[in-house]
Amino acid sequence: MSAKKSAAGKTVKDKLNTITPSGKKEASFFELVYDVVRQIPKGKVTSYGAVAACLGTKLSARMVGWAMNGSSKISPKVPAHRVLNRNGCLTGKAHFNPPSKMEALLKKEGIKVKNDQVVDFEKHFWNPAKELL
DNA sequence: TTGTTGACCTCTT
DNA sequence: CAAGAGGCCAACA
Repeated sequence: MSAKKSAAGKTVKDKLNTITPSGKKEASFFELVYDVVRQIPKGKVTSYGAVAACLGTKLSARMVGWAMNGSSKISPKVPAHRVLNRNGCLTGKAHFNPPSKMEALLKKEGIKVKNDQVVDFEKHFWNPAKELL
């Protein structure tokens, strides 16, 4: 089954439609970020900018990271360890619990991490705008 | 309501 | 080549 379809039958794109300026915001920006990150295939990684661009706010990749700030509190849990910055650096690893968990998870998925940086980042890069849209 | 913050990105010096 | 500053958007106090 493709990850394009959500269990509820509502795709991320549909949710994006709800956040469009044309109508009212039914879904918060956070939920959108969580949905996108949650749909990241195993063994794949993406960048904050990519997710932000997918949501339409590429100029505000910070919001993506901000949303992840509560990734450990929200449910279901969000694989924030698959989200890295444009450099492929584990910028948010310091926010994990413990920080080394992020690197461990990535390695567990088959991704090589060296010096807090993902090896072959482009190779494991997963573009949400290309897969979800 | 206004102000500050924030796991970024990009340009300029 | 490396380091610094600015800017963007949205949520929280």
